[in-house]
Amino acid sequence: MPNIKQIAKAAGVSVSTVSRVLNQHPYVSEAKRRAVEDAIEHLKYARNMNAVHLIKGRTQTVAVILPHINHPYFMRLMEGIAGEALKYNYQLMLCQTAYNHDEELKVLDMLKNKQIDGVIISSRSASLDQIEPYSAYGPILLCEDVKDRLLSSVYFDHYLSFQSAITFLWEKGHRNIGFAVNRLNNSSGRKRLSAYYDTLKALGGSGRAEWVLDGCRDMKDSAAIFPWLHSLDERPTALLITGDEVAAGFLLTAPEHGFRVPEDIAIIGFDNQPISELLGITTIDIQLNDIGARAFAIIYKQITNRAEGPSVERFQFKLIERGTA
Amino acid sequence: MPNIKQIAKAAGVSVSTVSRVLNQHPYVSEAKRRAVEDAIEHLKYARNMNAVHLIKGRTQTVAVILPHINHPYFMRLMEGIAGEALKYNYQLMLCQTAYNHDEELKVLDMLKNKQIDGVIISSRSASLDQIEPYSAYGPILLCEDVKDRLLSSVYFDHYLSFQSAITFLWEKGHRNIGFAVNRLNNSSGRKRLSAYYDTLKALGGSGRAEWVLDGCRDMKDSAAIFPWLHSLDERPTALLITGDEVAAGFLLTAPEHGFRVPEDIAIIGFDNQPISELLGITTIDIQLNDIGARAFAIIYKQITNRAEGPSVERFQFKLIERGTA
DNA sequence: CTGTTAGCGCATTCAG
DNA sequence: CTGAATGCGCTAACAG
Repeated sequence: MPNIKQIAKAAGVSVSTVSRVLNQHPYVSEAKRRAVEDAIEHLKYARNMNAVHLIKGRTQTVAVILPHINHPYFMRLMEGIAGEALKYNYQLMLCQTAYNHDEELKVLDMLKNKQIDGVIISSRSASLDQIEPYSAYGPILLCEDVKDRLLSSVYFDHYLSFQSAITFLWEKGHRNIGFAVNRLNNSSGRKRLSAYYDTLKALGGSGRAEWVLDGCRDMKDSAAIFPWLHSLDERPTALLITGDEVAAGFLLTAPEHGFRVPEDIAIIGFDNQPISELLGITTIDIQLNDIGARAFAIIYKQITNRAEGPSVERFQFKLIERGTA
Repeated sequence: MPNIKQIAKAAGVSVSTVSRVLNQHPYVSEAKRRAVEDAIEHLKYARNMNAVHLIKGRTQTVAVILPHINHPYFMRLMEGIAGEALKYNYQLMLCQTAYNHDEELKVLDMLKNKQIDGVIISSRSASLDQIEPYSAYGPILLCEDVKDRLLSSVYFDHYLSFQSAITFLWEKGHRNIGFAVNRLNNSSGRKRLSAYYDTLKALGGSGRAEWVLDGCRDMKDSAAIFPWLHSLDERPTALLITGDEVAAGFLLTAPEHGFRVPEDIAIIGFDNQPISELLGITTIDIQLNDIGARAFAIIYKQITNRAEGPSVERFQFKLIERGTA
């Protein structure tokens, strides 16, 4: 593995000239440029990027924190991020944290340690107070509403989307409304819960703790909904189900559990994944790809322009009425 | 941002002592260790990992090349890889290449440039002859059968799995068998095609070019199958569909196109994704998570033990009979 | 147990 | 246009 010095010697020039051609600087005579390029070719030279990173203080890499890889929600987001990163020739570090608090902080430590230039947090378990100090080391962006912090944010409003879905059901005549959620104990989960109670109250109805089911993440988790429904004295007539996969699982297995959708129970999914279109599930469209793309674009801007402060962007959602509610 | 030198000064020791406590070396007096730790804490020192990477020639990072992020096949694989990487405290670079040849080579260049310690290629467009030379710079593993090369490999045999699925259908009485595939023009696609013709011939039947449909990647692509079927003079009575999502899409929309499954047309999916269980799709189980985990484990072994040569592992598959064939 | 020293490979002033 | 010299921050002999 030759280094820049040996190339310089082979080409009969100085290391700075080699560095100049490596970095496409102007002001290098055509003759020397040729000599250097030949030497590089013959000696099979490859630049050691770690030295470049050390000297530049940048790595052209952004880390993405996400709890689970194998979940359509996060993958659509990731795809949006990756598409944008490609434009700027940035690399992505994929950090699966399973909502493990320590793993999240490890990633932030990589920022501190200059291994990465920025961090995108799709969902988290650590507190904002723990995260915010790391912004001293590089830009951090969260996919949730973050107010008055040194953190950027691209999100759509879970509160409003829940409000809108509940209102929709209410207007359809439903009074007993419940919901099944991936995770209650995080930023979006808590927002959804308040929206649930607030909205129903405002409409003159009320939410009930026993009509809230936690822990529905993927298609298979939908199986848990049925025993839960059967265990209730009074059942909801409509269900919000965060995640179209869960909603799809519910819809597909409902008949064998004695439920007709929407006659016995109406459902609204979330994310407008392909399967919801296929099955005709009423859902809420959030532009996940776009959110991901903006997330990266913002982080990138902050990286390249250090004066740039954190910025916050909210995305719109849209209820798509199909057949299940 | 203090560096190791300033910590040394603040603690009243030499840089090597600081380095020793940083790297948990033995042979440091308790008193000095304390002093160093205090200085680190007070000055908020963080090690610059780029310097460490430069000097060690390693980055504790492996890149994964995959064509599409948002696809369950690759995500299950990725999840397996990530789970194993976590054990060894390795980071993963996610490189979405969309089967773009140049993007693939860019990742291999990162290996050459010492940005990463190894590469896992889940699927590719570049030729093995292009890839193999890069093995001089670090271990490379492909998720396909690679013979007699300086490349590692963890795979399951697409040829055999196709053979087995076709034989299964044949024994069920099917004589007109077709298949719909994600991508014909890559390693697995070509293997499947030969298996298709070979197996049917061996059984005394024959395959037909017009019974092969390319470009079915996700659930929505299943829509293309119906017009294709309708366009055929003589139709297959059974279909292999690589990818359970596509099979699911087909199954769910078949009624509205006038097909009953399996009466009018039998189908076999691939990958044993959750949705195939839910819908009762006959499928081929390949242990994607395990393949991913082994892929990383092998790469890791090669990284840490440079004497270790490339190794090849084949995984078993299993046909799971459910209701669609 | 500890400090001195010599690089790791490269980019970049600063003179020429 | 070009080269010499300096340093990015750290690790690892080596000598005590």
